[in-house]
Amino acid sequence: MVLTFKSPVRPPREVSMTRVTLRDVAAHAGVSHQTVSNVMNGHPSIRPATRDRVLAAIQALDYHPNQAAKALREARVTTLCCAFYGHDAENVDDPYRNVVQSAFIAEANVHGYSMTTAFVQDGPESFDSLRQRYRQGQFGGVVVVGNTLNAAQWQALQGWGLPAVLFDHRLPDSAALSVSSDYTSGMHALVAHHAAQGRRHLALIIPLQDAASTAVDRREAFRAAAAQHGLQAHLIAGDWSYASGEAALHTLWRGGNSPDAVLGGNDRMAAGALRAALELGLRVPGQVAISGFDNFEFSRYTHPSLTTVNVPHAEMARRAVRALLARLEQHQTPPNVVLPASLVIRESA
Amino acid sequence: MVLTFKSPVRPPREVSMTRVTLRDVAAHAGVSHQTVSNVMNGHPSIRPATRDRVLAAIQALDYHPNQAAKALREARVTTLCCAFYGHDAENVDDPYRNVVQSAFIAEANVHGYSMTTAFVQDGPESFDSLRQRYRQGQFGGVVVVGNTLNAAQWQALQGWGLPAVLFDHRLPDSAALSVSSDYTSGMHALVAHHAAQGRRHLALIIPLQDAASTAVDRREAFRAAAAQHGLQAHLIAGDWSYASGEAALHTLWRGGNSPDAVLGGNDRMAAGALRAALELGLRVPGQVAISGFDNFEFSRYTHPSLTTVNVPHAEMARRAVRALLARLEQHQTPPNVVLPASLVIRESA
DNA sequence: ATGAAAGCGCTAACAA
DNA sequence: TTGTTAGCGCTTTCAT
Repeated sequence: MVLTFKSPVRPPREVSMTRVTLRDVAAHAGVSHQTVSNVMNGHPSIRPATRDRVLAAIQALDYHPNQAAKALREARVTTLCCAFYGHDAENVDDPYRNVVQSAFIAEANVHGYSMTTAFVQDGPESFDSLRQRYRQGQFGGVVVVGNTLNAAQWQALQGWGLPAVLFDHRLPDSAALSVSSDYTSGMHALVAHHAAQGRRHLALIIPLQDAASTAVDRREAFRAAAAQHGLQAHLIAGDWSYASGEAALHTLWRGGNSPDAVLGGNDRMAAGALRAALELGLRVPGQVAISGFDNFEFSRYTHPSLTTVNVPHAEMARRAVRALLARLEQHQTPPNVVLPASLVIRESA
Repeated sequence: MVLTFKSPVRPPREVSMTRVTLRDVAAHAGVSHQTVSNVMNGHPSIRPATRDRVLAAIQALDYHPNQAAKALREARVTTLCCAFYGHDAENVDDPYRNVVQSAFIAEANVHGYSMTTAFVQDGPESFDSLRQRYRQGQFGGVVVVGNTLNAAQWQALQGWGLPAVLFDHRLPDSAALSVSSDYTSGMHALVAHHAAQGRRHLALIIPLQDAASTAVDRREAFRAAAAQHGLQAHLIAGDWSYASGEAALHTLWRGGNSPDAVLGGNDRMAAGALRAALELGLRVPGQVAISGFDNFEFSRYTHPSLTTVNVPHAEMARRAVRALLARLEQHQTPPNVVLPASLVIRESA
């Protein structure tokens, strides 16, 4: 275990700010500081006259209660954390992270909390820095994003006493409080749509080894749904990137026996496959249908626009924050949340 | 990577965390609590033996200094704020906000600060809530995003004593410390490229009334550059949205005298225009060139991919944070930053 | 080199 | 109903 005794960066210097305190207000209103505190916190049993005098003083002095003092005294923080596990902070373009992070922040703000962000790299040292920040009182609970988190790591979080919610990921036996989306149903609806359009041979571009539930669910549902509809099903490797989608389509067409529908495991790979197909002169969806998965904004901008499966990322994020707050504020364990993932039919399939 | 997670030094217990304080460590090490404080802060003049004993106690008790107490005592705060002025918190898909916000957060974290986010609506009430949060000690400085901020509002921020940096926006006479990008040069390069490709009649889709420097710079540079190259130049209204780009192209082609190059004022409008052009059966770039502005990730995903102007949003964001920290920590006023915006030639123009 | 005292701004508990 | 006292955990100042 590595403890940081000295901050690696230079500590901020003092910022000059005229601080108006409870006592200043009290003096101005001719009451004790406790009375001011009571007024601030809406305590009962304050004479209206006193109350008015205090409020006037607060106005006059432009008083604002110091949050650090409050936090220290009440031993609680109004900050949450979203921890991106295994994500790269530098990869600023990733729409998944951006959408989800923005929604976390907005929802936390709605409830009067602020949201800080941590990027946790693969490795115990980085994982431990999350614990340090928690123990230092930098946040009171965490939403963990990162579908490679395993049961042992979840247990570690629990061991720290850190209230946590797992986002877009499930653990076996519902070991963790989680908010996820029903990729299985989404994939079934998508395959059914391809079948209804007369497609007979489907290929899914997706990481083949990835053990994350986001990948596993899609792979297994794809196979099951294809079997159910009596369709030929084919998996081909991709790594979630645009380029891997392009490459996969070229690979598919290099060998004979090309599919008549290509399913991108996410929108980016679908966009790559779409581009590759158009480059080959294929008519989409005439000769080959192409579909995505995620429904990020850009899936409307391709030509043809992408048929895809909507994953309600923002709503999931909001639910995750609410679940965390339920644990934190009401000390209750809310049920796991699974939101539907629904088919969005556009032009490409 | 398989990791073993050490169980916490103290066994898992109730969610209520008993805090280990300086005094606990002091007692364990048989010294006074200030000695522990001195060790923590790397003070000189500590006997190695004492120091080791203290470190051992810190390890043994898993001590982490309380940030709230530190902040209270030192009257400083290690949180910054990025304030999105006139942005909608609900609009979670906006790549501009997402990219910029992510970069702010990442850069702040690099320097040991956390970053909170505020959405400031148009109106004095919302603007004042920013001041409240500052006065409550929720953050020590702000990066203001929102190119409708005027000089009076900037002056208000200054009046509060709130250290601020203006992002992607300039005020007349360099009234504000700002970080922006050279849209003028970017637009000149783009127009020169269109001219070099033999285009003679250019149309720019852009808000016609918008007084923000982001819009004004692009409009004026477009006119100047087109004149310089002896090109026919034409402005047509758009509101930065995908749909408005589509509509603008249809409008252009409904009247006769269609341009041979359409410049989207941003990538989204360009994508909309591109789609509309393809719908009309136009060959791009054969019959009409289409270009964007921003170089967001999806501009690589269209077919043909978008020629555009790269705006270094993430780098701008990093610079803004660093400029703010220079003000905060070194009490110096760094110079305004203007980063280059460079042409990215792809397939569409 | 180390310890004691004071107090940052706030709230909880009790006293008046 | 209001005021007084006592800290929350930390750092600064000053004494030892």
